[in-house]
Amino acid sequence: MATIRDVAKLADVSVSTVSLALSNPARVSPKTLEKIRHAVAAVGFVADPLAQSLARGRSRMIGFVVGNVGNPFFGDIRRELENYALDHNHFVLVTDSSGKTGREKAMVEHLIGLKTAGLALAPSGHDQDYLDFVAGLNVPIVCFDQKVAGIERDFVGSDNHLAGAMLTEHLLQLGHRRIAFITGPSHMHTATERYRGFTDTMANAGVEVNPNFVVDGQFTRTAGYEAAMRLLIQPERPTAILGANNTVALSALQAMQELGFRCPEDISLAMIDNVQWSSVITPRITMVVQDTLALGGIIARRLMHRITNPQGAVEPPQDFVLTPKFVSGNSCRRV
Amino acid sequence: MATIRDVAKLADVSVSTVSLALSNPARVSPKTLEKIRHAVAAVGFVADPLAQSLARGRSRMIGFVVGNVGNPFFGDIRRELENYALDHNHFVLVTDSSGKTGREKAMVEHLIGLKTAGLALAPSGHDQDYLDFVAGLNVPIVCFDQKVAGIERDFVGSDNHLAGAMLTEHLLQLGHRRIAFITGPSHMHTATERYRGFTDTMANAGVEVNPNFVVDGQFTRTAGYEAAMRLLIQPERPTAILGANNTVALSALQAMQELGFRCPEDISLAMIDNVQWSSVITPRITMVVQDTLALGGIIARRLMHRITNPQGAVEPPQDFVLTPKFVSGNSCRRV
DNA sequence: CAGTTTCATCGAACCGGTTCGATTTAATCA
DNA sequence: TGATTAAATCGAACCGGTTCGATGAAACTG
Repeated sequence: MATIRDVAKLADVSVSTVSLALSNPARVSPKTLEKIRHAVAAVGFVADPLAQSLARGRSRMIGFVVGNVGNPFFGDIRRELENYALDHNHFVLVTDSSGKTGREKAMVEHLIGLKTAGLALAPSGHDQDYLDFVAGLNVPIVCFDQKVAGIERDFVGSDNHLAGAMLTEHLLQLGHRRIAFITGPSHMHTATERYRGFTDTMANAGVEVNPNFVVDGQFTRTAGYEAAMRLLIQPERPTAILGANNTVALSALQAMQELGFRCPEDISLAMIDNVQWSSVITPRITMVVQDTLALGGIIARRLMHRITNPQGAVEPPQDFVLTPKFVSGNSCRRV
Repeated sequence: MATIRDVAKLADVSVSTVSLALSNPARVSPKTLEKIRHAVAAVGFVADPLAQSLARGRSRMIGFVVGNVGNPFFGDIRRELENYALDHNHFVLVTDSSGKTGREKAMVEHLIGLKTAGLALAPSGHDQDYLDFVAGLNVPIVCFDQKVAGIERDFVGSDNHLAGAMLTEHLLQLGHRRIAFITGPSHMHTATERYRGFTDTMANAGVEVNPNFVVDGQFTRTAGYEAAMRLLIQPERPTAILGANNTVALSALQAMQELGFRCPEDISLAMIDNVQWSSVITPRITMVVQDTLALGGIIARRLMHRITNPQGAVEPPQDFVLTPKFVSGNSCRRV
């Protein structure tokens, strides 16, 4: 590996001049610049990113921290961020916390140790400890997906209240009254907002929500499955089930299939968030999806803005909330 | 951030002694060690990984390079590797090349620049240029998924010939003779092996393969969809379709649904590799799946072995080929 | 007890860049 | 043309660790 000193020797200039020429060519005379360029090419010099980061106290890497990279929602966002970052000469490191706050902390700390230029973070925690932790991080951070009260950072996400409301409204329009809702964890903003969207819309329509029709699916497969089972074994069953996310909704579909209920003939189903291969799942589920590409684009732009602009770091945090989109399927029937 | 010099000052010893104490406590006298430990705790010292890597010429990071982190196949492997690495005090950096060889190269080069201790690589290329590139990388590497002729590295994967053969045999047993096969890219070892498994089994059974029944799906959604369409519009249609991977098979299912063919009543379908939520896809597809957890475990162990063992680096490359598993669904009917 | 080992510790060089004040060179002005 | 200013280049310190030969003290040998 050729070092900057090899280049300096060959070009017959000082090391500092080479460094200057590489980072700010305009401040070097044309003929020295030429010499240096030749030398760089001759020895095949490539700057060592580690040494650079150590000296600068900052690297060209961006940390992407989510709970599940396998989720297509995060996948789309990651791709957008990656493309944008690459165009701006930055490099994305992906980490997966498996939704565990402890692991997320460790990973973030490691990324900080690597002197990452910035972080795109889907927060997994919510308690005071976590808030302090995030507040103490001294790098540009754009949070997304989960709006956490108390985190003073840029946030990019969707209008989850609206998402819940849209599907509820749709089911009401189709004549459903006995609508069940499978919720997510109560400490998650997306979960509570979606649920509020449901209850508010029901209240507006003057339809009472049967407390037995609200079950907790934790946004996980196992809890979602059990929650759905609890719904389905009731003597008075709901005519429609609304899943607060893709996982619990599909778990419910599985439960329905196993118990022999047909969808939508026996029970209608709707969900928030898309899933891979939704087009070959029978029935095609009616859903509200987030504009992942737009979200990813905003996250990328906002983060790079903060990173590259000297004054970007001190701009007050800002929220970007996008409107989700209704995608009609054939999992909801008129009653 | 406290540095090692702060610790040295407080403990009233030299910097080199602190460094020694931290990396090899046994070589330091008990009482100095105690002093140093106190000082470390007092100033809250944590070694800067960047500085460490620079000085050592090697980091504690492992690069994980695949074409699509969202693919559950890679996801499972990543998780296994991550768990194992974490237990051994290493950290996994995940990168996604989107299947583009150029991007993969850039990412690998970046990881090498970061002085990663090792690489788990799902190769995306196959030409001489690529072979030279991989051969030139001077770090422990374990390749997986795609066996590339000419890469002299450890390889971990499944018996793809067998995978193709198992499903073909299954369809033959059910009485199918007009079996179609949707292939993957001809330069991919997995694709050709699976196809060979198909043709060999057909030949053994004395059943001729209709050339019109072999179409190229490129392992992608669009090509897979088109390929399936080509199969389905033929006057003499196949009675069963075998998809060389999950993507082309599900694309075929979609095509069938759109053209009004029922599966398995009209056409049977089988595929290689699992997909998320396969249990709620109707019909449940009969498939052959790879043991991703085992694959991940082997990759992790092999890589860490090469990394941590001084002589591990020179051990000759080895192939680990696992037997895939048959998972029965209800997408294949007897004819 | 002198002579040789062993052990603990230290100092300095090093990894490969960046940065900034100082110095030399070139350009501008009176 | 000499004085002033701007531009180009350089040297040395620095980022925060590691490594290795040198040094001095303690332990062992005969």
